[in-house]
Amino acid sequence: MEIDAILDRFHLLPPHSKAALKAHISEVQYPKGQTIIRAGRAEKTLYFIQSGIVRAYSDGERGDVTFWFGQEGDVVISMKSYVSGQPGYEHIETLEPCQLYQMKAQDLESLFTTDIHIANWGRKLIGQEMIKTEERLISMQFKTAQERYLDLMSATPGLLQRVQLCHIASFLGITQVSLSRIRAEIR
Amino acid sequence: MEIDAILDRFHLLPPHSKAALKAHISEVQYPKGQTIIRAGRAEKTLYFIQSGIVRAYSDGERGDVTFWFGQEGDVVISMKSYVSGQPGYEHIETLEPCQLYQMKAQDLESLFTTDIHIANWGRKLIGQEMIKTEERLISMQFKTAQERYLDLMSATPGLLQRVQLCHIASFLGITQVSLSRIRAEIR
DNA sequence: CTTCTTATTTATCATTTGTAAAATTTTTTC
DNA sequence: GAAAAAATTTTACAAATGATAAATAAGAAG
Repeated sequence: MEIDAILDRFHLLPPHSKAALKAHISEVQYPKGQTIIRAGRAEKTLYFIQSGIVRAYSDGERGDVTFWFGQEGDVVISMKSYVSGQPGYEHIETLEPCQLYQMKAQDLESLFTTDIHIANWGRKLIGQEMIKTEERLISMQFKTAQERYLDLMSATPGLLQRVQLCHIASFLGITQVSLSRIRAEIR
Repeated sequence: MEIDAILDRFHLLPPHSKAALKAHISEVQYPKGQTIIRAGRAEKTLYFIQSGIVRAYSDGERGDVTFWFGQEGDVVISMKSYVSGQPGYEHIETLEPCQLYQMKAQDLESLFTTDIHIANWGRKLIGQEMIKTEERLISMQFKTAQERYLDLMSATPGLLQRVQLCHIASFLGITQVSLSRIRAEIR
C-alpha cells in the first residue's frame, strides 16, 4: 500500500500539509523475526506498513501475549510513547519480511505544534485506533472464544495462513490447545 | 472536580484557548439512573464529570455488558461519535446523581479546525483514553478474573461501595456468581 | 528424497467458569 | 420496626478451558 493512500486513511490533508508530512517519511525494510519496537523504552520512531505483517506483544507471567496484528496500511507505534513520551509496554516484531515507511516521532511532534491540519490528522489517527481497541475489548468481554475466532476468520481470513496459531491463540486470549479444539469442532 | 482542573488533565492550554473552550461549556445535573448517551445515534454532546459515577455498556446476546466506569474528572463521550461522527455502540447511564459539565460536540469540532492548541488538546485527550483502554485489553487477555478483581480493588477501592456487583462482574468479564466466589475466596 | 526440526493436533485429567435455582442478606418503603 | 423488594451469596451440576504429554503433520535443510 502506497504512503499517500495510507495517510489518507485517517483524514484528508491539504497538499501542503501532506507534503510536509511526507518530507519526514522514508522507506525501510526488515527481515522476518526482527523486533522493531521494544518495551521499556520511549520509542523514537513510528512506522506505516507498506507490506508484511507484524505483531505487538507484552511479557506476562504465563509467557508473552499477542494483542495486536498489523498488516498492510496499518500504523505501527508504541501507543504509550506516541501519546505521552513514556516508555511503552509492548514489543513489536515482524512476522514476515516487511517493507515499512518510517518517521521520527520527534518530527511528527513538531509538526503537531505548527500545522493544525496535521494535528487533526494525528487526532483522527489515534481515534481510529481507539475504536478498534474498544471494539476488541468489548468482544473479549462478551463473546466466547469460538465467536472471537469466527469473527477473526471473517474479518481477516488471510491472517490464518500467514501467522502461527500460537500467536492467534494468544491474541484470542486462549491456549493453543483450546484453539485446536475450536478448529476441530468447526470442521 | 472543577472544570479547569479537568481540562488541564490532558494538556495545558494557553489562557486564550482555554477560555474559548470554557465559553462553550455549561453545567447540568442528572438524577441516578438517567441515560445520557444512547447507542445507535450520533451523539451531539460530550460531558466531563464534576461529581458522580456513570457506566458505559453495550447490548449483547447474554444481556448488557459494562465496559467502562466514569468518575470525577473523567470524560464521557461516545467514542465512535467523537471520532467519526457515526452512531456509537454504547449506552452511558448515571449510577448516582451526577453533576456534569457539558459541551456540544459540534462546537468542539469547530474549535479543532480553528485553534491548534485545542486540536492538540483533543489529540491528547483521546490518547490518554486510548492508553487506558489498551491496558484493560491486555489485562483481559492475560490476567485471571481474580487478578483483575484485585487490580480493580487497589486502583479504585471506592468503586465497590458505589456500584452494584452485577456491573462489576460484567466489567471484569465474568458472571456475578464467579465474582461472589472470588470474593468469598479472598475473605 | 530423507532426515531433522518445528508446528499442530489429540488425549487425558484437573481446574475454572457458567447456568439455574434456592437461600440469605441488605435495602427500601410504609 | 415490619413487610416487601432488591441485591448478593451459596449450592449443585454441566460445560468450557487449562496443563501436560504423546502423536501426527508440516516445513526446512542437506
